[in-house]
Amino acid sequence: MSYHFNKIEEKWQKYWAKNNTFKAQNPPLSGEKEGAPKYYVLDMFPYPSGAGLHVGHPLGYIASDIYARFKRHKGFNVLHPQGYDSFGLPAEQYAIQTGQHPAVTTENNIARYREQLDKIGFSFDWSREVRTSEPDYYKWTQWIFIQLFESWYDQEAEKSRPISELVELFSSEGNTRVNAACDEDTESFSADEWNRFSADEKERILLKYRLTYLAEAEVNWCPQLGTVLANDEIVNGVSERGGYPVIRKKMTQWSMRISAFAERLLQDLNKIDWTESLKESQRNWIGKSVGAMVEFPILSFPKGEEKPGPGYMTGGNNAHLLLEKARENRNKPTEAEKTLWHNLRNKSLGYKFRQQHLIDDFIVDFVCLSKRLVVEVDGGIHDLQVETDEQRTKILESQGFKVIRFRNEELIGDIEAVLERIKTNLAEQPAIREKVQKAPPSGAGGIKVFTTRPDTIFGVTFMTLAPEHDLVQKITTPEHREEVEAYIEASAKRSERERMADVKTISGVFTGAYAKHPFTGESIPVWIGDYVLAGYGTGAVMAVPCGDQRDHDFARHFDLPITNIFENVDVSQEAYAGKEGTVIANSDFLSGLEYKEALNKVILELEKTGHGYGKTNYRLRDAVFSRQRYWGEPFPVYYVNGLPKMIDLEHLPLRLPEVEKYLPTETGEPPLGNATDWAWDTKNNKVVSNEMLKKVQHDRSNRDVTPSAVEGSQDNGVYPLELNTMPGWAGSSWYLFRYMDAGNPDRFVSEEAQKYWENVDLYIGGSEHATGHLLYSRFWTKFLHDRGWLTVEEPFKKLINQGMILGESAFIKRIGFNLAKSFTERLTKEEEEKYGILQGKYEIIDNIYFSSDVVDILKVSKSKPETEEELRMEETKNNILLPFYTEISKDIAENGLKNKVQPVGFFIKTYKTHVPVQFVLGNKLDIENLKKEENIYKDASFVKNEKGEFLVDCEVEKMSKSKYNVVNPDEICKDYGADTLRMYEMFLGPLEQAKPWNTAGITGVHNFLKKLWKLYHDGDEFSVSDDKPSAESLKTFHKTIKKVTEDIEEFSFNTSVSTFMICVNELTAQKCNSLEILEPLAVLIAPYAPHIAEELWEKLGNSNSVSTAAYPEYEEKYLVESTKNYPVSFNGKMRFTMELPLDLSKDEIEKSVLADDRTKNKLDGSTPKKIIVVPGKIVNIVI
RNA sequence: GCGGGCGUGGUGGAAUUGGUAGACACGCUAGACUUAGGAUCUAGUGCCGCGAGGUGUGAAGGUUCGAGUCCUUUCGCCCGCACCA
Repeated sequence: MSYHFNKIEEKWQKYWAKNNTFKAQNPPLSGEKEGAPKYYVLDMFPYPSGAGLHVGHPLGYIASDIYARFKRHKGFNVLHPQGYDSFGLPAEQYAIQTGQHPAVTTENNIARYREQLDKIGFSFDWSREVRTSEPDYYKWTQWIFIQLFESWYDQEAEKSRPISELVELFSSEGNTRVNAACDEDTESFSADEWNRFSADEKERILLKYRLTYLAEAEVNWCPQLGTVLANDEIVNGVSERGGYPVIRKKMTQWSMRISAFAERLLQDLNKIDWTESLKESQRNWIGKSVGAMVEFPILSFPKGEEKPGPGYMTGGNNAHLLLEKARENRNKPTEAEKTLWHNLRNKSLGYKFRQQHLIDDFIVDFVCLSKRLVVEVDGGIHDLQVETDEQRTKILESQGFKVIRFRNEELIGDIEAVLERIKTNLAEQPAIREKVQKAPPSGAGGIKVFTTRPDTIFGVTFMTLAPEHDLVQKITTPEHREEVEAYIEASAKRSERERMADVKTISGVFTGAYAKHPFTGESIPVWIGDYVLAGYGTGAVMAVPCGDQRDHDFARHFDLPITNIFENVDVSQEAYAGKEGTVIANSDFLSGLEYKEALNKVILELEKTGHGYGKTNYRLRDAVFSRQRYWGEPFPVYYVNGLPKMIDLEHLPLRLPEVEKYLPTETGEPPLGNATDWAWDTKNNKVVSNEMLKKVQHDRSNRDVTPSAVEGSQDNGVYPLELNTMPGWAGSSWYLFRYMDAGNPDRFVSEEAQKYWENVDLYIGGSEHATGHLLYSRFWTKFLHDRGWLTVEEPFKKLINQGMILGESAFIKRIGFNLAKSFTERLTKEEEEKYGILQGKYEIIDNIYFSSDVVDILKVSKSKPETEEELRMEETKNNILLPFYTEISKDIAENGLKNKVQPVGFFIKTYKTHVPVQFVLGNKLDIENLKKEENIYKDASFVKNEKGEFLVDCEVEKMSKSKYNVVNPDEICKDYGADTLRMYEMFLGPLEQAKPWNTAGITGVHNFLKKLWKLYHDGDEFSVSDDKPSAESLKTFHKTIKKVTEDIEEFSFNTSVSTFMICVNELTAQKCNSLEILEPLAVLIAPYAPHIAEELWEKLGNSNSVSTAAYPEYEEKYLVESTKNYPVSFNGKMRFTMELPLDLSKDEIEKSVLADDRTKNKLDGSTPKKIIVVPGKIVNIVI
């Protein structure tokens, strides 16, 4: 009986579906699964595109499926679900073109995907399928959004907390001491002020703290797509999708405060098992850099007003800097400080303590304000401050504070004693009322810069601001205004792309303003230049031409001074960016110091003088969360008085409205602006018609106009809904948790289910999501963890990126020719013009294609054919081309061209076109079928080579419809079977590596499966014997178990397929037919080729699915050998092998080797210098 | 420029702690069989050489009894980030 894979595969796919074979159990576990450990294997769910799957898509799914099946055999309760990331652009674009509702397109595409997936025999638990575009799913996406809105980030505790707690803090102490992630422009206020604010004012302030917030921000606007894009959706300055240009634009948008999580996202990379390259991508994206924030006071103001005196920047003005410094310190406490804080916080000793608190010009480590007790810890990272400590104490005491000090060792050594002393002091101090200290507004009067090289501060010779910098308008002097305005306008016009493409052109203008060097007091000119990015750091740089190449270039271009502050380094030609091993010079108190010393010293000095502080900066920006699209999750948001309000959970999901057109409205609103029913009735909690809105609200762009502001209007409780939708990554950021408890109507995932499944043990998908999906998903997981909805902080424990499968494109060639006067001479331009032909252009011969080797012959053009071979080639060329030439020359016969120019030669150019790969076998084209199936080639002629073949050119490219190189897995399944496809995809090479697909090679794997089938059959009959297997077969089999198991565990699927091949080859040679081997062999191979394994398993007399069988155990005893075939090398080169018993001692081995004739022959009478014997391994003789 | 990764036959790729380089497969060559097929089987196949033998993992050097593997230098390719201060 031969191997009828189609029948077998259909049979088992039906069986699995009918019996729910791969359904994962949620706790409490019962039956066979009782007590089984869990394992969660997840694939990145696909976006169901209209093109369907090609053979590249299932690669990762096959790998994860093999692993999932393997884990089931090993006794795990395996969760292996699949679903669809079904919101997205293509369905919407299709809707715009055809009017077909995206939901319909999506549904159709999903059906096709499912059909294709089912044919490959995956062991997905489809009962848990999720679709991000289903209201039951996006209800919870909306819910998570609301939770983000209802949360703020406590940087002290490093976690997200409910916004209600922040409100409480504000009303008791204002915002000056709260260390929360917030907008940069947040102003400080006291508790009294807060309590006096109106409800709307409070809301506006809270928006600056919420983890998702509405703010006017510079966004990446893509006019062609009509939407904003997140940073990770832009590649090289153009949109990732479509490649359209992107410009900067100010818009009010929802954003996600992911920047608050930067440090955690960075640190926790160390906890997860991802590839180094991927972690590196994330690290790059987060872009942490450590340095200092420095403020340069502005010296000269326009109109000559406010001429600042020498004491312009005084202590009082620096308070905001110190406050920021205090925040920094709180974020990186020393071990000792942590320990102490742990014991002081939350009124542990009966009184409220504060950490890193600002008192006048000092930051103290801990203070109990009500008892006026300061607790200082010496040593650790703040030990540079030691010299000023005495002075501090004096000043603090003069203000009525008592200061007690501890050393690190005391804290770590005996915390109890320390606490005891603090308690005693607390008891002794009289209680007073806390005094609220108000910080001055941030950014008062200076240019703040971030620098990673504060040690080079004495090398500053000018400053540069980004053209968009806020201060530019304020500081530009009248004489320079015109020039500055012109420059700003010019640089605003340049798209991001242009700016990037042209990094070499140096441009900038002087503002006329000067800043004051914080240490030397010198005046420093302030310039603007577009090499400074508004979006990074503060949008301003202190320019150190001697230490930074860009600053150097700028200085040289505008003839600005270049001060050298490095000892023994020449900076006249280029900047010196090295750090280690250089000594700073010309730098006052930094002179003579090396990089590290100088860095520490200057930061200390900056902090002491209040001109700056040590600071860590991140490149990671908050993520824009609004998209001007239809096919996405609607925001559960309506607006009252221009302020966003959330719809209660019980009224979710807020369903997408129907619209007539999927394009933006005429007034430029997002597509949802076309909806006629898109207003929220807060009294009845439902979506109602826009008619219900007050007139003034119809203009939704005018969010700030309140109904009450319009005379005569009354608030009927109906408000406009948000018109934007969420981006693609919203739904995919948490889907892994939904699978754990899909369909739960009460929670996004139940506590029990999440606690049991925890997070994903193995995640497989493409590397294109390195900075998008994977970062956002980590962010949401951390957030949900902080707020107590998840027990885990990371979504994916282990992650593997499968490599892309590339397609082999085939090209067929046409030629264009240009005739020549002789073998070496072309027609001149003049001649071509005169005769009115060809015009220097190559005349393409349409509809005639040439076998690629024929073209190669045609192309050869010798200056003058000398050999007969060359002459023959030229003749061939003429013979082929002359008819076309004659054809063309008819038209020009009147010009008498023929008489004047003899077409003795042709210059040839080839033109290649993609030809569908399904008509190519190897590199030969199946012309007949091509003509039959592809209309455009119906009447084409094909010029074959001498052997009568038509050869194509092949090239490896990404698989895509437009390149006609897509290989459809359905076709492969039909022709070779799913098991063959699965094994072949694995056999192609290492999972993570990109590799070209080559259908021709599939026969090797297919033949292997046939051989496997044959092992269980005698002729046409199924036949397996009860005979004991031979020792040899047992050895073969156990060797295979060992290797395959190791390989699966290391995700080295390609080598395990080889191992199976070797095993079956050997068993076949051994004529092994024994049940004792063939039965467990079927289990061993089941993860790879499940259909054939099930069929054989059933034929062996089993009634349940092979997937329930235990994985075969490898036994060492079958592999024990008594002899070893020793390789004998001379000077490290292997010459021959020698069979020797394994129990021989070193000396005995040496003796036997030396006694061998081949050794004697090699030695040729001489004595070996040295003999190395590694028992069980090798013998090496040194001559 | 910075960071990560990779260079092995005609092709995809194997090679454990440094221990027989090229497993397995495609392709190719020759042969067998045959109611001609995209079938099956046998043998061969890194390169040079009839052979003995020599040579060989991008290149050069080093460590070692022994290097595809470790170290140094260098060349090439791929990926990520990028006027990031």
